Amino acid sequence: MKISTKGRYALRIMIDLANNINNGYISLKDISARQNVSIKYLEQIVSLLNKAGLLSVARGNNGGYKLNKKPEEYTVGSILRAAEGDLAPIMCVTEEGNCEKKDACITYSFWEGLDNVINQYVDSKTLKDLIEK
Amino acid sequence: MKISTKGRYALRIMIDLANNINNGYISLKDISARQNVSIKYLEQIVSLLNKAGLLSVARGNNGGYKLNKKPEEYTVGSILRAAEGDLAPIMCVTEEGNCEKKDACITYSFWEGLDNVINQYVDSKTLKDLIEK
DNA sequence: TGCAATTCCTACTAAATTAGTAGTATAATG
DNA sequence: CATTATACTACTAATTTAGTAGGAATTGCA
Repeated sequence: MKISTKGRYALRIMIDLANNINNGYISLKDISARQNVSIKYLEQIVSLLNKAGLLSVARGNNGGYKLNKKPEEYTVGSILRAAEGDLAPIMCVTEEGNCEKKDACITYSFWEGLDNVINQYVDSKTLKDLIEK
Repeated sequence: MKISTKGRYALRIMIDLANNINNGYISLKDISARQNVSIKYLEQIVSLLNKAGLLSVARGNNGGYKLNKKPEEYTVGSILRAAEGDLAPIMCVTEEGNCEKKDACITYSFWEGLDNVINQYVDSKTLKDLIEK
């Protein structure tokens, strides 16, 4: 039950942007150098964050990305869910996988409870909490 | 970040055994019929539960498995960890993966906290809680 | 004794997922 | 109009998942 590199790198990207919040648009080239992840892979992950509306983008020369909100306004959960799709520990508690037998299922509420504690925890922490460490 | 079939089936096996706690040793053939999972796959999963000391076994004719404790003495966490290895959301918070850079790592305590809430939740529920539903 | 039912153990495999790489198109700047 | 970026899509190698398969060891019972 592991978070993938997409989620972990997404968090590092957001931390990197938060640490450079006063430096305008930050290119993936810079992030790649600092975080030791290829530009090409970062592109894919940033694309997920961008589609989730977490970033501002400038294309072309001197372009890059920056946060469009204050670090304290991003929950870690919103970042991880943007990168990972969802954080559900089991398919049947997700919207797509919504199991029609859930009322009869003896384990459903257990899994639902696990899903809740996971999401409550990740949503209780913000990007600001991380960069202040 | 999903629990695999091993963890899910392990839980169903334990529930099945709890529901048949007064019926002596239960064969995988019976569990297979009730749970719709092949005997061969059940063998592998039960083997993990057995090696973790969660079961009593009788080999040979009329053999099978039974719980060696009361349902309320099994936490769901102990069952899932036996089947899944661990429930850590990220390698670096496990014993094997123990990261030497964790003191310097800006995200370490976040992941550690997530690991804690997951394990605290699954250990707060017992097999009895599930079969009483 | 010997057969049937059962667990035990190991090897193998197909499908899915993860963790990337690669190429090309599009956009902005100076 | 060259350079430096992002945007998008396709591809691929490695790993993990979800099983199947075969045979050995153990036990109960006719």
